[in-house]
Amino acid sequence: MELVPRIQEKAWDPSIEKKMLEIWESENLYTFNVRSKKKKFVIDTPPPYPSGRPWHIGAAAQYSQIDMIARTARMLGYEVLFPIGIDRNGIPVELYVEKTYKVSMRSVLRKEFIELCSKALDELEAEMLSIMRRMGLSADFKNYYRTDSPEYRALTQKTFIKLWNEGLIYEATRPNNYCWECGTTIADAEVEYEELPTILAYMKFKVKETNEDLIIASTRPELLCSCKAVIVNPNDERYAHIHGLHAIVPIYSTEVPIIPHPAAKPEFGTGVMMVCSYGDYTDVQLFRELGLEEVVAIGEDGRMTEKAGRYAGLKVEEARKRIVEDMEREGILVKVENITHRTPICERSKTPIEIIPMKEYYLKQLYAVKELDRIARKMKFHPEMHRQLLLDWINSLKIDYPISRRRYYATEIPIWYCKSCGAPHVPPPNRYYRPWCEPPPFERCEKCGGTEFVGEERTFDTWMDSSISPLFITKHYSDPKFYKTIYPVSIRPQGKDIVRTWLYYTVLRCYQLTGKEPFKHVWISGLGLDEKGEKMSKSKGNVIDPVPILEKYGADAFRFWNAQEASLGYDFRISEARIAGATKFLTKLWNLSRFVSSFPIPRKAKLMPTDRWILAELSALIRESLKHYKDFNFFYPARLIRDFVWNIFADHYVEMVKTRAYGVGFTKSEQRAAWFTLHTVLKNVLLLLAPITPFITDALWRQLYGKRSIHLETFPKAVWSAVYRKFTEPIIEFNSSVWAKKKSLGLSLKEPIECDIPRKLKAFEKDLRAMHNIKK
RNA sequence: GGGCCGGUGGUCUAGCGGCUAUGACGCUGCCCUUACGAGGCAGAGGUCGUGGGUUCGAGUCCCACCCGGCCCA
Repeated sequence: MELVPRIQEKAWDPSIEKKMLEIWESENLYTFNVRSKKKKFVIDTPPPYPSGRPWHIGAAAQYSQIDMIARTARMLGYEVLFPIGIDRNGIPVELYVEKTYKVSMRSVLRKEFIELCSKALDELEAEMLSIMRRMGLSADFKNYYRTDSPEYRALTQKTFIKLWNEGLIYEATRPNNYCWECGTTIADAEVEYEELPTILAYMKFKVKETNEDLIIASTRPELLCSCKAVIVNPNDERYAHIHGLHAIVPIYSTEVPIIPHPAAKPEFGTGVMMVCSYGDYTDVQLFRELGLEEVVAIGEDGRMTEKAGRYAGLKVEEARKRIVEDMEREGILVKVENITHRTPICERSKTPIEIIPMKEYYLKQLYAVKELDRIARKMKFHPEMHRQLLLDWINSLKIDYPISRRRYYATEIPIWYCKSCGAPHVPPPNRYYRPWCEPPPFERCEKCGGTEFVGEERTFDTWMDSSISPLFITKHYSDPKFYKTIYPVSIRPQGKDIVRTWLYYTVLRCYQLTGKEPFKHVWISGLGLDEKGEKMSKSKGNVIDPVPILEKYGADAFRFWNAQEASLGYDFRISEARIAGATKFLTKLWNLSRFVSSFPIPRKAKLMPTDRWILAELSALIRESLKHYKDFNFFYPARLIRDFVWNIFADHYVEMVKTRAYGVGFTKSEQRAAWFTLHTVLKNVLLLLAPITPFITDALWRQLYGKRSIHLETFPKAVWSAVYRKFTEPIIEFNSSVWAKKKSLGLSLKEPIECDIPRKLKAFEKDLRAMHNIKK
């Protein structure tokens, strides 16, 4: 018999991947069948936001791992729904359009602006989808959804109307984070902090009762007009004698109490702090705690109000400069220091935010903290440690969730107001409403009978949309039967950076709407950092574009690199050199398969001890890998499989049976045993690797083991006895010692040598003699 | 200031109380051995962040501190 490898090529060629994609597409491999008898497995895939090129390579890596979840579930025997959505609501595209088309949101017609956004999103989205496809995502691309579709937005509005009718929505005036640049209030979750340079002004107050000077340092002198109290630390002996007295505010000559309070830090400035509405969150907290009456010093236009007296109408920065000058002239100012100050800024525009009282809609959430805590403990977290991120956030909530925004490209708040009495009217929940450009679906006001209405112009915070993705993909309102079969959703995969937003809001909203937890499993991945361990950002210039990486090395190399490098839940570093290194394993696997492909595939065989030994190791590999696959952890399987294939199977087993497989000096039966075992091991390795490297495994599978795709198979079972594992160490040790001995004698590896075979390896004698060419 | 994570050869990683501390990338030397030079074999290279403690025994457990990262106030 002539033994020729059936596999011709000598290396894995990533361009084969593109052909595989076409084959998969034509075979409709990954369609979800709700009527299947298998258990259902539903993935709440994160709808990515198309925020501009290049797509973050860390995000791409994350999606390839989510695909491993889908493939793992299929191979565990589930019917898998793996939807793909695109998040298209929100501020980033608005800023992108303003920059790209050099327009300002409020200077063009709302309709035109929205059209520009939609067009921009279409372009950005197309590229992202093509990358996802190229990575081999086994998702339902034919039915991908968009969060700005009338269908999706109607669902958002529907949930709002439901909650409105249940009394969970209210409008209130409250201190609010406000960003001038974006012209909107923003949620706490959208606030970032940055060390920015500013001034620290030391100002002379007077103590009314004793007439002594009281020096107070503040970064916000322009807020003097809204100062309602002065606090000192209760343990600060310097000021113990003035507790309970009163201070006279300079310039405005108002009288305010001096109160001992631990929020005053003795080491900051002079240790005395003025409390104004509102300089920062401490002010907000103190006003609430001390029951002070707020003064609106800064208006919604970003200018000082009439409360600021002579500074009314000035912008904040300008007012600060002028008041410092005035105080200097009037001898109130002691000194000015330049410091850096941890300043709250808008996550999107990076502008410092102001805290001002505004009227906004709120969704109640504080009442539900206990229940949310319970749900957070009920869902299974992968890894367990990240449950704490959600628990900490839930238990630190202090105010309800502000849901209204003054933006354009978002879901409209479905309310019309009666023109004569102002009463809000909410429409029935049956379609997508756009109150700013649509006639009201009402004849007359329920309250006063008025016939004219004004549409609400504000929109929702985008998390109002994103937080109901589990309800959208399970067709909560449109197909109750479908919904009932697959909700709660099996798994929510997402990054740890958005636990307090996406995960939290989803848990909150789905609890309010369904009374249940939205997920059985929550899978939290770490962040992709650059080679030095720093966050990638366009401003730092350390971003890596995934497209050329995929072109150069292929999706399987990228996926395998990611699986063996990123441990579940931990941040991981991304370097092209290491991705390139992953291709070596694919080459190894390819050539190993090429070797094995030389031999026929016997149905059964009479195994020799060497065969039993490698099958024992294979069993252990299967058992260990499946343990981690069931935890949706791909880090360990990738490493275990690589180690087995390279350092045990190829280096030792294959070398031990090579002569036997070629039939030199062995019986036909012994030869068949080698063939059988080589194929059995390879076949199982391919199955185990299929979720991680779907391309190369399917390519090899179709050439060697079946016309059908490997992705229609299930995981193998560990059916071989583990007894022979005890020989692993001695075998490796013996082989190494022979190699080393030949080396020291200057012999090539195939030259004959004389040496003893250890007694405990007697059973392997025939293979070992052939392998090392050991003379009798 | 708080929470979480990390700190192991040049770089990255395993390690979850027990023999001289994994493996990868890179480096050095040798080998063109018929699956693979995108290979094989061999080798050099480490005070396991610092200081205490628990223990017969500690990268491994405890405490404090230092450094880095992410998130939050």
